[in-house]
This record gives sequence, structure tokens and C-alpha cells, in this order.
Amino acid sequence: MRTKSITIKDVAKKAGVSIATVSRYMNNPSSVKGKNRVKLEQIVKDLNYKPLLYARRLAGGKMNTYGLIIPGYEDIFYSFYALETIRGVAAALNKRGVDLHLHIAGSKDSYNSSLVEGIIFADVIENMEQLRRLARENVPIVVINKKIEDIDVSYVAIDNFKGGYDATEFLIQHGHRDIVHLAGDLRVQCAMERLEGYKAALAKAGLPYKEELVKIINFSDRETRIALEEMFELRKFPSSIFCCSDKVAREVLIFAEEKGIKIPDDLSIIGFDDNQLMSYGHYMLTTVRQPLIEMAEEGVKMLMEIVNGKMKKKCGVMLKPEVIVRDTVSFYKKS
Amino acid sequence: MRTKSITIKDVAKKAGVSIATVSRYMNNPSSVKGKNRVKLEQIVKDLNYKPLLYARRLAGGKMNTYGLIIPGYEDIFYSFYALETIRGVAAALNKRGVDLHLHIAGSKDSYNSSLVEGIIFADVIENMEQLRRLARENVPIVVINKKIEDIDVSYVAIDNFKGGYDATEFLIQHGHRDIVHLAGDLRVQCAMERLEGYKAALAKAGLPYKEELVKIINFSDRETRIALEEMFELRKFPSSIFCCSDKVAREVLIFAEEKGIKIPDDLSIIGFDDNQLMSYGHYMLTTVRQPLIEMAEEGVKMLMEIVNGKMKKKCGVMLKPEVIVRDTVSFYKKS
DNA sequence: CTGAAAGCGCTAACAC
DNA sequence: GTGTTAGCGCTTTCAG
Repeated sequence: MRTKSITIKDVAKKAGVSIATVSRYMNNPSSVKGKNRVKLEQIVKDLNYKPLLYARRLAGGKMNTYGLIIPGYEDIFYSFYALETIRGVAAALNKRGVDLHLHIAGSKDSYNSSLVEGIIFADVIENMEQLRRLARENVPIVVINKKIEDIDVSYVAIDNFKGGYDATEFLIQHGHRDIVHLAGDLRVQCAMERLEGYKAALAKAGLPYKEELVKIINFSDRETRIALEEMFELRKFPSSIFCCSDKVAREVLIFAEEKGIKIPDDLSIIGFDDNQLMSYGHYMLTTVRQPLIEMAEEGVKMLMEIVNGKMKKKCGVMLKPEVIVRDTVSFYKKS
Repeated sequence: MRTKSITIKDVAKKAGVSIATVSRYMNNPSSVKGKNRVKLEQIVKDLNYKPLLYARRLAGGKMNTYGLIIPGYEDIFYSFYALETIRGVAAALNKRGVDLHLHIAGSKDSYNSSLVEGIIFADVIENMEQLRRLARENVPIVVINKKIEDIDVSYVAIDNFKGGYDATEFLIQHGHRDIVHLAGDLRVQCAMERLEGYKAALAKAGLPYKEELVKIINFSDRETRIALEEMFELRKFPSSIFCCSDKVAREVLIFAEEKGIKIPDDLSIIGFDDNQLMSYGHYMLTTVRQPLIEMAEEGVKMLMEIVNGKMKKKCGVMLKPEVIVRDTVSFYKKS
């Protein structure tokens, strides 16, 4: 059984002062004077007294904990994006001495916000209603990795449209006209925006948009392979592929190796993420880097300002992705 | 300003019952009968009433949150081990509908356990005193990745001695007699045990232990490189290397590539971790897999039993690592 | 500067 | 089965 922890009363009794004085001392030592302070200093250390945060909170104090809510899609703990986000947020909070309360959103919106002072929403997919509810409850909130238009909530997102645009344009500049896009789940904002960027870059270059060149593979290795097999069987392999993630690009590389397709001579590939998983291998993958860590840092910074009342109105920040040129894209050669 | 949230009183008033009835309903709906229950069902949903967890806790209830404490060494968020642990614990808790309170231990033991019902300590390095303190406070605790002898606390660890032994023995079985060990920080239990396993395997095979073959490189790429350069300059390169982590092995592979050392013909390498970072590349790394995810799962399971009072006495579980045979170890060839 | 006292929202006896 | 009530440990007026 958990021993009764020492309380403010114990400290007060031992010091011969009232609990109010102890409370004041804990929250602002310099408000207690003379030998009372000296005594309290000593006793608090001796007893290793730590106020119960929930009691303090009930009486109106702080908990020093922020929440991070991530949508609970399948294999989330194997997703580069999710892990990188957790890492980024944890690091940003850690730097500020704040603890992290992690919640994976499920189907039933059970989240109880009473344990945190503010919440970072990492992406919002099926849990939009949850976001609405929490926003209604006036919990300080910052959404990261998604632009929020219709709710009065601050966000910091990445310009995925530009990412898709730049990746596609990069291929076009290398002479490719035959560009397949392996796209993610289009219900996910970033996947949709990357696709839009792809379309826009084609249009800009005066290239026709062909629906059959876009394969929705939902970020999945298995579906990627199916799509590749199909194109291969039908002898409809393109000269270049823009992949919605590096993990997908990896699957393409593996497939190419199996089939004896030369990279980048026979096929150019550009990924998305700059996942370190791909930074060492047969090929150095050309890709688009998203500043996920910076996004988390920025989000935490904003949230802290909101919690501390230093930011009153909604604010939206857009971060730019960047093409990382490595070895898997070459100039188009007519074969 | 955060709107006052709706409380048990609001619900009670609206339903025309006492707050005690509401409380009972929230904790055990079937204890409230007839139309009171029907009314409460409706009203709780309408108002979206959620009890404040800290108030509930203060009155003796549950928070449904477990803590995870990780020592705050440098670059922790880039460590395979730490990330894998966070992932494993988060997944195990998530499966059980419990939230995670993550704390990175700093130099000053500021952790306030009042927000959690139990704690997973992932490893214990410089925060041993913190563990002692929390154990003294009788918070339910399970330590993972470290054997705890002197405190009355349950643990689940990995048999790193066996891991080091098996890795070394594997090299010996392939005819190597000249085996360098790149060791981690020896203050970390797992690093020390792997080294002991290395020594034991040598002894078992009747090979002499030579101190100059062990390089303490502290899991660091930079120090690994320094050690390699030195061996290379002095023309003291061995026929095989046992690395304390896959990341270190990766650095060795990169170095070998630069110097034109053929893997595995000129040099055999075995790593430790089975880090997916290494599962795709020029070489398929032979390594020792640690069951980190299983360890986290087991730890959470044990903790939950302790919290629920189903386990009263200390218990220790050892998990076995396993050699994963791939392509970077070959039979020794006299050159 | 310090103490007394009134809650914060909830649970858990204890009555009825 | 349901209501009444006494706290849980802390902060915060309000006096002194």
C-alpha cells in the first residue's frame, strides 16, 4: 500500500507555522521572511516535501504538464512522422522543464484534459470532433502539421503543397515528362496537398495531368508493391517516381533492385521526409525534407505563450520543406 | 481564460439528484437505478461531463496514467534504445487504455509522482537516488533494462551478458581469434555486461583476454572513428569486431568502405540492437537482437499488476537476446 | 508578514 | 437505492 505522503500540514507543524505560510514559501520563497524561511528551507529539504500536484491544481495551481494527442492510426509506432513528432515535442518540452502527457486518440474521444495545462494536437484526422470539443472547453491548444481554418485555434504546419510542387518540378527540370506519383491516404491533409502540388507543377510546365499516373498507396509498403507490380507487368513503367514518403521510396528501390532496374539511369526516384532510415544504403535517396523537429519546437513555443497568456489571438505559421539533392534522380535519357 | 468546466454539481442539479448519486453513476452506472440512471445517461452525454481527474484523485480515485522516466543523457532523442523504449511502453499502455506521462530525468530529481499511479523506470544511470526515493515513497515501480539487486523493486531486463557472450562466441566459431570489442560507456550496466560476456566467451574458448583489444567508445560515432583510425594507422586492425551497438557497427562499415576494407572477407562485424536503420544497405548486418518491445510490454504488464494489487512481492524477469545471422561475418581466412 | 478559514470537485462512509 | 456530510491537500482571500 502506498504510504501516505507528507503533506503541507506535516511541514507546517514541524516548522511551527501555518500551512498558509508553507504554501507561500513553496510558491515564492522570498515572500516568507527571517528565520521562518530558513526553517522551511531546511525542513522541506529534510522531508523531501513535494506538493501533490493534483491537490494544488484543484486549488488553482499549475501542473507543469502539456498533453500531446496523436491520432491512433495503424502502426503509428512504426511511422517516421509520428515518432519524429513525439521526439520533437518531448525534446522541446524537456528543454523547458515541462513534462509530457501522451495520448493516442482512439475511436471514442475519452481524453480528459484535466491533467494538462495545454495540448499539442499532432495532426488531426478522425479526431476532428475531439479537437472541436477541447477548443470549446477553452483548453489552450496548438495544432501541428495541419492548417486549421474553421476553428479558432493556432497551428504550425508544413507547406506540403510546395513540397509536392518542388519535388515534381525537380523531376521536370531533369527532363522527366513521365512522372508517377505514389500518393498517401488522401484523407490525410499532407497527402492531398502533395498531390495538389504535383498537379500544379505539371500544369506550370504545360504537361497534362494523367489520372492513371497517380496511385493511391496509403503510405503502405504492401500497396506500393502491388502498384509497382501492376505497372511493371503492363510495361507501363515511368521514367521517374515521386513518392509520398521515404519509406515508400525504399520499397521502390527494393523492387527496382529485384527487377534489375538501374537507379537512377532507368528510373529516377524522389522521396519525402528525409528519413534517416534511408541515409545509408545502396543509394542516397533524393528527397524532400520536412522540418518536423522545428515544427514541434515552434508549436511548443506557441503553446507556452498561450498558456502564459502572452498570446491572445489565433496565429498560423507555415514552415517550408526543402529538396535534398542526392543520388537517385538523373537527367532523363531516352532509352 | 479557461471557462469553468462543468462539475458534478451541475449534473446533479440538472438531474435532480445528489452529487453522490452522480459520483456513483460515473464510477459504476449499474449502481444507480430506474429513471435516475436514464436521466443521468442523457445529461452526462449532453453536458459532455468528464470528472476532473485531479479532484477525483484527491478524493481517492484513479488517474489512469503511468509515468515513464528515462535518464536524460545527451542525444537521448537520437538513441535507438530510448526511442524504441518509448515506443514500446507507449504501445503497451495504449493497448490498455492508459495514458503516458513521460519524464526525462535531469540532474535535480524534480519528479513529482503525484500525477501517476505507477512508474516505469527505463534504465537507471545517474538517477539511482531518484529511484530509491520513489521506491521509499511506495509508488508502484517497475524497472526495465536493468537488474535491480539492492532495492525491493521489480524489474525486467535483458541478459546482456549472454548477448555479449553469444556474439563473441559466434565470431570464435567462425575461426576468429583476433576480436576487437568496441564497448559502450561502462557505467551503463548493459555495456559492462556485454563486455563481461565478451571476456567469458574468450575464456571459454581458451583465448587470452587482451586489454588493448577493448576500446571504450561510449556508443559514440566520433569516438568510434577515433579508435578505428588509431588501429588502422598502427596496422593493428583485427579480423573481427564486436560492436556494442548497430549504430557503432554502421560507423565501422562506413570506415571500412572508405579504406577499401572488404566486408566480410577482410573484416567480420557483428553489432547489437537489430536496429532497422541497418536492415537495408550495402550490407545486411549480422547482429544481436534485444527484445526491447517485449521488455516494455512485460514491464507494463507487471506494473499494472502491482498497481492493481495483484502482485505483492518483488519479481525479476530476464529476457534473452538472439544472434541474427546476416552477411557481415565470414569464416576467418588467413591473408 | 502571517494566520484563520473558505472553498476547489470529488469520493466514501454513514444514515435513512 | 439515495442523500448528507466530512474530508482529500492546497491556494487564496481577508484580517490582524
